[in-house]
Amino acid sequence: MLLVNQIRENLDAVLAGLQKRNISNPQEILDQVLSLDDLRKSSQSERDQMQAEANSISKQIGQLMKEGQKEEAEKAKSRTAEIKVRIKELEDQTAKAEEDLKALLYTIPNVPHTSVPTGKSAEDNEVVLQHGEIPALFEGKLPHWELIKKYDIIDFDLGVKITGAGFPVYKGKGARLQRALINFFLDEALAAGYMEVQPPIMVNEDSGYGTGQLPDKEGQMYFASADNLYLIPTAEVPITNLYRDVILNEEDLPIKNVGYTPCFRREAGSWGAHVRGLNRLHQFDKVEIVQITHPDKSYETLESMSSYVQGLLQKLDLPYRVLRLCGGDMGFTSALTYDMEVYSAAQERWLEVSSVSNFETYQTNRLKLRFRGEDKKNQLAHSLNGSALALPRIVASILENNQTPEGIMMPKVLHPYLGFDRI
RNA sequence: AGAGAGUUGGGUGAGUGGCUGAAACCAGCAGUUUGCUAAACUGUCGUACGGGUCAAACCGUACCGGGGGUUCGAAUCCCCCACUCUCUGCCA
Repeated sequence: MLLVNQIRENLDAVLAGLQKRNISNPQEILDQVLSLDDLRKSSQSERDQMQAEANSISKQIGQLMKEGQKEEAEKAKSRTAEIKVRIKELEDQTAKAEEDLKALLYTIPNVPHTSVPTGKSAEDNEVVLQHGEIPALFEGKLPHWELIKKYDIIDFDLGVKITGAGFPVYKGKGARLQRALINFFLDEALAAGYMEVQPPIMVNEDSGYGTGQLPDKEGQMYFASADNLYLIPTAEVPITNLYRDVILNEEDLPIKNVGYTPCFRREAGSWGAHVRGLNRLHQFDKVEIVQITHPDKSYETLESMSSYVQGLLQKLDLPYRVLRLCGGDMGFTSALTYDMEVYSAAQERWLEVSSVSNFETYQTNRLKLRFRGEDKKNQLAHSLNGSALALPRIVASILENNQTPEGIMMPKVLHPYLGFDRI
């Protein structure tokens, strides 16, 4: 969430940012934040003064008791009684102000970076670049949901039988392609200096709040009520939360982690015709990269993460484009997001396969993820993450783009991982 | 799942209701000594909020798993919850 001081000191910039988010009454919201914060400060300050007085009287009482001056002590006790009533009032007032402030801050999205285009929807995203040839396919090309049946490599019906819609079963070369991609992505990340982690794929409530899935996107996650645990929608949640409540040394930055996990998304109410096949699933595999950086380095890092992801797509020989998301399409917690989309030749559509974002201090504020600077002061680090990559749409695109009458040709970089060169 | 024990600062670990934000030791940081290394010695060494300052120093308050209670006063007493460990059971 945003820092109150950040709002206070950059009121105009924050206001402009929230307008870019198409929020209806930002001025009103920010005024409310500041007045709640003022109330919080003044009531706590008064409480502290009263408490200081009470503490000092208590000490005197102790002294008086020791000296056997019982009457004096009793007199002092009655004075603290009055103070305590007032303290209670002030504490309630402070707690209320804090609670209201927090609830309000939870509803405010991150302030977009100045380079974020204005706009309302995906239509308004800016195409930064496009790379690779869009393949001209032969007559009779098939969308991937036909291809997987033809070659019997991914089975949706079987998934329905054992679980439900959106939980496909990968079989034979389909399963091996999944495994090859995961290993390829992990190896590439290792070579780029990331440390591999295998986090739990269920997380507690604190973790959900830490990265911003809660309270905003409660319905997105599967929830195991018996144990109060959420299935992760992305490895971003457990990996970033590794550093919750941590004070790093400046020389430890940047932290670079990569992890492969299955991801689970309920996607309630967003099922439709354009999400056939692998385009949208309840369970899918993803390799995620996460970085924790010095605030001065985060945008440089964002660019390098974007280049890194593009490098993967180039190695897989998939045509792609890079979008800079507009204010209306960007995630709640992000300050700047690049989406990478691959072209899926039979569907004749661009499919999002990666989203690389800089959250600045939005997450680290909630996480209390700080580092000790050279001046020995603690300050919030910046957090970033990106998919590198999400598997299903990569698979869809590989299958569709590389289909030939002789079978589906696998990208060269995967051959050593696959043990075969075509399906 | 049953029984028991426990949760204190970066770590180990003291702590009798007021003198404890918290002993001691280790690690860390700064310095002294010193051919080098090692060792020794001295000092320093939590976080947050508020005030204060150009910035510090400094001052107030809170925090000893979380929440509530008793008390003039709680790390210390009481209640609830969470978690950890040990034994038993189950199990990849």
